[in-house]
Amino acid sequence: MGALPGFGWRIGYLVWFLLDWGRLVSDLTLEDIAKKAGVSRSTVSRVVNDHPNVREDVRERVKEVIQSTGYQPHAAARSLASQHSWMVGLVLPRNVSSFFTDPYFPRLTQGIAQACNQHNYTLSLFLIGTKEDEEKIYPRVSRKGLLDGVLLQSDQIGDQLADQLIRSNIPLVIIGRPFSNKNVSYIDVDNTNSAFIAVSHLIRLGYKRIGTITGVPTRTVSLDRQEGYIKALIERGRDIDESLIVEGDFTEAGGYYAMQRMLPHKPDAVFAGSDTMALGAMRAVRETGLRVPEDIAFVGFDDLPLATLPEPRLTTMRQPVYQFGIKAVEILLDVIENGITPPRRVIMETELIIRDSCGASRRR
Amino acid sequence: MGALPGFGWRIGYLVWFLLDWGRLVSDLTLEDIAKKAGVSRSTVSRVVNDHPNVREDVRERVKEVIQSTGYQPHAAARSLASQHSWMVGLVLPRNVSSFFTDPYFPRLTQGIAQACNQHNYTLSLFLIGTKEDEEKIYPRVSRKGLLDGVLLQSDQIGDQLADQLIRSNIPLVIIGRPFSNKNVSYIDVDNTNSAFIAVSHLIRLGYKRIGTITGVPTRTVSLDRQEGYIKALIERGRDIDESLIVEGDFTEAGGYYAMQRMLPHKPDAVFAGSDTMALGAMRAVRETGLRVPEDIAFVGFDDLPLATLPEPRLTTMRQPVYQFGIKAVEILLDVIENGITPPRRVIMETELIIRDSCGASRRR
DNA sequence: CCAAAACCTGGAAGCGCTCCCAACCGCTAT
DNA sequence: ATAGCGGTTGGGAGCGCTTCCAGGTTTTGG
Repeated sequence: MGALPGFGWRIGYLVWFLLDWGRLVSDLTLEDIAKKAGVSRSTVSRVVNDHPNVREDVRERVKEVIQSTGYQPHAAARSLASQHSWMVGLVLPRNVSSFFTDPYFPRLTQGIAQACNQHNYTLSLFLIGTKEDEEKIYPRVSRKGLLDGVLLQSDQIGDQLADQLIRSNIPLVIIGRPFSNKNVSYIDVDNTNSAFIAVSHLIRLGYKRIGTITGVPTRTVSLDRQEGYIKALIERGRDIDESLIVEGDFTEAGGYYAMQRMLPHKPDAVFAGSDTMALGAMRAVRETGLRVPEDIAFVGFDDLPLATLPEPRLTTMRQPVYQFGIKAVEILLDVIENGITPPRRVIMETELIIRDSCGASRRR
Repeated sequence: MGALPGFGWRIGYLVWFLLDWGRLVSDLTLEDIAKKAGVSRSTVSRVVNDHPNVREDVRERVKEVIQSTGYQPHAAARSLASQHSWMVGLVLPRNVSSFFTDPYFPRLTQGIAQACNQHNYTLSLFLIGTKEDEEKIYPRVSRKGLLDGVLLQSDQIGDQLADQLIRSNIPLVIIGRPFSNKNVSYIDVDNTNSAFIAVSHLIRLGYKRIGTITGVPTRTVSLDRQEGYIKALIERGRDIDESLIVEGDFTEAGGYYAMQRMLPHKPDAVFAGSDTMALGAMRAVRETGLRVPEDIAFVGFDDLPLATLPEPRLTTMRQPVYQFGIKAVEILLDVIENGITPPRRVIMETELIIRDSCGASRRR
């Protein structure tokens, strides 16, 4: 360039020309629209943002220009000037390896995405895959000027990210019951009580040796459901047989192996901490030649679509997962738009769906 | 305010003070860092962006200040100035109602998210839920200054969004084979050939009446796999029996009902267009008292984790779904960073995984 | 030892928008 | 006629960053 200043200048001019041409074709700015409509930048901005105090005919005229040019405000510029990005983040933790195994997360994500669409927010997805991701996640999520708020699936014990986000003061809603009962908004079902109901149902049907397959012990959801199981037994004066409490990991395979471990202890009914595990467990039962529910009855948790498919159809606690997502977004947006309020706790309703696997129809 | 100008002024002052205090605590700007480090804004910017041409001791000093203050550049400001957002969008279409039924999409999403993490891009997720979403999606995705590029799952026939995005000139990679063979980059497996191989495998095992359960006919993936099925039969001089070609919809239930329709026509083997459908179909077979693979053999497509679980374990075409996601991101970033190049087509390898459901071990 | 080249640094002009403020308009009420 | 009042409008100062450019400093080679 230095050697050919004239040439460099020409190149520069050409580039300018191309850029400018590009701008005219598709990258119009507020200023351009203003010029075309014969008003000022401010007025166009008011029209775009539906402010009152614009004369009706002016508003029409500007809207027409916007229509005909296909003008769209520049997202980054708007974010910078307004300090508001209209984006929320969804963070799903690492040990949700079940992300693609258990339909729970896709379903949740769908609800969240749906609500974001409705409210015209953009959803960013942060899936933590590796250990390194986990270390870099906080700066990424909390980066200034990126997100207006974050949804965090977190019922892990000792979740550092949750702590960091709480301290960072970014609007936050946690999905699931956080382990240390901090000053956060969260949304969950009453897992303990739901499990209580499920197990009580089995007791009422007359089963004597009721086992449970729990989730990973590092999540409150597992703990809570196990607690509900124990409470239900104790309330009816039953003893707790530790050999009937086995650990799964919320996967089909986990349920399968857990059941294999439980079988020698002769359960006559099982409360599984998730439908996916129930399915695995029933497979294990079937393989030994025993029948569900005649020999071993089952109650699951979630009410996934696939719970209704196999024979016998699964009796299960229905969680409104999709509504979960919707509601979580609504709470978050409320916090974003109306400022920090006392933390909300929303507990959503569950419902026992009685089908075949619990043997209810057979026993009465 | 007008009535109490003095008060208004004081409020203003207070607000200024609070804002400024907030800034000092957590919302530092480049300028602040520059001041603290005794250099100019430009120099700090260079350090942050790893530009060369900064003296080593200066770089160190600035980095220290950044470390100790926890400074983070403002995402929106950076995007505005650099015309680069470091965000990519993933758009999943509406008729992927199977999003939460078929683990394919979660798995794909995971791969994509993983790659985004690796390259320090932020992923935005656009799930199209309703008809209205579909209408509003294009402006949302193409909004200026929001995304650097988009990944679109699109093998739907007549996908308008694909057309619009192609015309918009935003860097784009399509996941799946687009129906009208446009000038786009896309990534897919060779569905036709893969199906050909799967069906040839059944033929080789000696089955005479081989049926197929197809996906929805509005997606190229269904068409391609069906075509492979037909080609394989024709190549071996078999007749095509239309009653053995039934339509599913990529869901378990769809496979189940499809199989019920096919059963009266006495197939002795079935190639299912997806593992999920194969599972449903095998359930239908089991219910009639027939056995897999003794009475009817099965080959699926996808190699989902759950394909290995039930007895008999499913013989299937393995697709590298996760790698799909990774690769798609890599192509997209290449387009983003190196400008428009001739469209890339990447066809990924599949692999026939022989297990029990095809009866291979039994027949030889 | 000096000129040229290479390297470093700060200033300033944006990126495209929001929003405050002052000015202006056409009325009504005095 | 004129002050006063909403409603409406344009100008301008940012938002926090990147990047070009010019000037200053150091290094290099003859």
